[in-house]
Amino acid sequence: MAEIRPLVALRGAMATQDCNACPIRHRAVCAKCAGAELDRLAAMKSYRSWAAGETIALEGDALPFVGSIVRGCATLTRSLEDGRVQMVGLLMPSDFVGRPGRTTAPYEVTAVTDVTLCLFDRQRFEALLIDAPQVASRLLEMSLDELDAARDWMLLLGRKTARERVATLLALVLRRAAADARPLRAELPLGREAMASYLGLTIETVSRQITALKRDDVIRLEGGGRTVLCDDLAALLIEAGDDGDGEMPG
Amino acid sequence: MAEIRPLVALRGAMATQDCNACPIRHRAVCAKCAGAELDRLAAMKSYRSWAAGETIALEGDALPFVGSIVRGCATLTRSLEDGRVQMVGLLMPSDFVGRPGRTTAPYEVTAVTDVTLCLFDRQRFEALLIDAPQVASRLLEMSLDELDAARDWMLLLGRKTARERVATLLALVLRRAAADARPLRAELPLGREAMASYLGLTIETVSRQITALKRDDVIRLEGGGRTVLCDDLAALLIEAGDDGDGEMPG
DNA sequence: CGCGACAATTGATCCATGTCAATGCGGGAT
DNA sequence: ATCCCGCATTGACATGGATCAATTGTCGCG
Repeated sequence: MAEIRPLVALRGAMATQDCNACPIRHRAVCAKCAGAELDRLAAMKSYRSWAAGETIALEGDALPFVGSIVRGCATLTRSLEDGRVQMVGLLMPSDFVGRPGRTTAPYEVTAVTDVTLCLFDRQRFEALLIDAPQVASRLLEMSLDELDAARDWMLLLGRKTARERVATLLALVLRRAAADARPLRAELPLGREAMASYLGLTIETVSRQITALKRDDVIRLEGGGRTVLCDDLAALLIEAGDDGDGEMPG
Repeated sequence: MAEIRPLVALRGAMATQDCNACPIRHRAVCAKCAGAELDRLAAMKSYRSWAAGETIALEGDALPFVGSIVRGCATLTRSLEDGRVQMVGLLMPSDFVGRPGRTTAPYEVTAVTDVTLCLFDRQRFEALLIDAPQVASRLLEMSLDELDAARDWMLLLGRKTARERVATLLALVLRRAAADARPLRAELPLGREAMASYLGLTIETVSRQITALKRDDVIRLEGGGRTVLCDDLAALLIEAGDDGDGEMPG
């Protein structure tokens, strides 16, 4: 039950079928599409890119499209008036951006790395949803996965210690980035500030906990702290505080 | 943007049309249904009740139905091995329980008050989803509302102080329970323990913060701390730390 | 009316994490 | 090479909330 889920975002996790309407594999929305829907999707799409650090949409901004991430990594954040910020979603390739039926972004969307989005015209996408039940059901499935991931994250934010939080995030990144190689190795897409924002901690605490995990031989670092190595994922998962029965993805 | 959202749960918020397949108004799934779908929904439904405190489903349990809450209040909780518990959802009448396409509950479901559920046979409900796009789209809409609410809650859990958390919850309860009367008055459906579980705090801290809000004349209590009164919702919302621009529901 | 059970409050203390401040490190430009 | 500049690390200290423990309050029941 304590499966470490995909990071919090609308994410097309298990789709096996690539979408040939999009040259780059983003299996998100179109995983279940047949010919006619694929043609319609292809007709309404366009691409756009943002550089690392750029804002894709501000909280409350009009967001005239929906789309999915083709390349790079973006975040959703919500903030309080006095400047406190909490990341509420981390979007990776194949994740969905935007929401059918709503024209404004309820949170700020920011490019962490260089990002390319495959955009669908909102209105035409909504029209497609009405008469393409496969697309709608795929989107529902993705939303529900996303909801489960958000709830896991609520457990982390509400009850886990700083060490557990950091271990959870590192385990997550290691699992997705390097599910095959030994030792596990991953370059962190997020800097310390983004990690802190994600984990509900401060930069300093994240740094200290990473140092502590290194000192305790749970992880190793390379490349100035931007690459994580782990010889014993089980040990890291224990630090993460979840049950040991987490399922390996893929 | 800092609208105080419905509590975290699959909740049919804005539906105006009651579902006449269900005598008691639960507008959740069937808000957009026409005659044929309503008949099918009616054919697959049944009712079941649980007493306050009873467990409806354990984490990992088979959950052979989906349904919606007709009466009462239930919670979703996730927990860590050592017993730490975090509430990840609070379900009120018209909220949806369970997930199409999954047979086990990923979290524990507990009745807070006496609860009555309107149950739909899972398989028949899933079949209905396939050829009733209105139902599927309604469910998608509900899931996305739910996701937004979960993300608001992540902001609370990650960044708000204890006082802000308590104020946020009280504001939420006051808004829904007593949107009309002055002064605002609501009987708390949750005891201190459930509130603490929801807010990522301990019972003692919740109690202290309620006392402090009372001392500072932001709220008043009646009935042994189980009923909250508030003369100045704006003041309470300021304590909650959100933007002042929260929209009033209804 | 008093008793018991349970929930809520209050108090005293501790500790994990935040805060403020200084130092270290690595990569890019010149 | 060297100088920056941004990011990460480390240190010293403050504090909000947790923890442990006791008390009060409320409701139901005899």
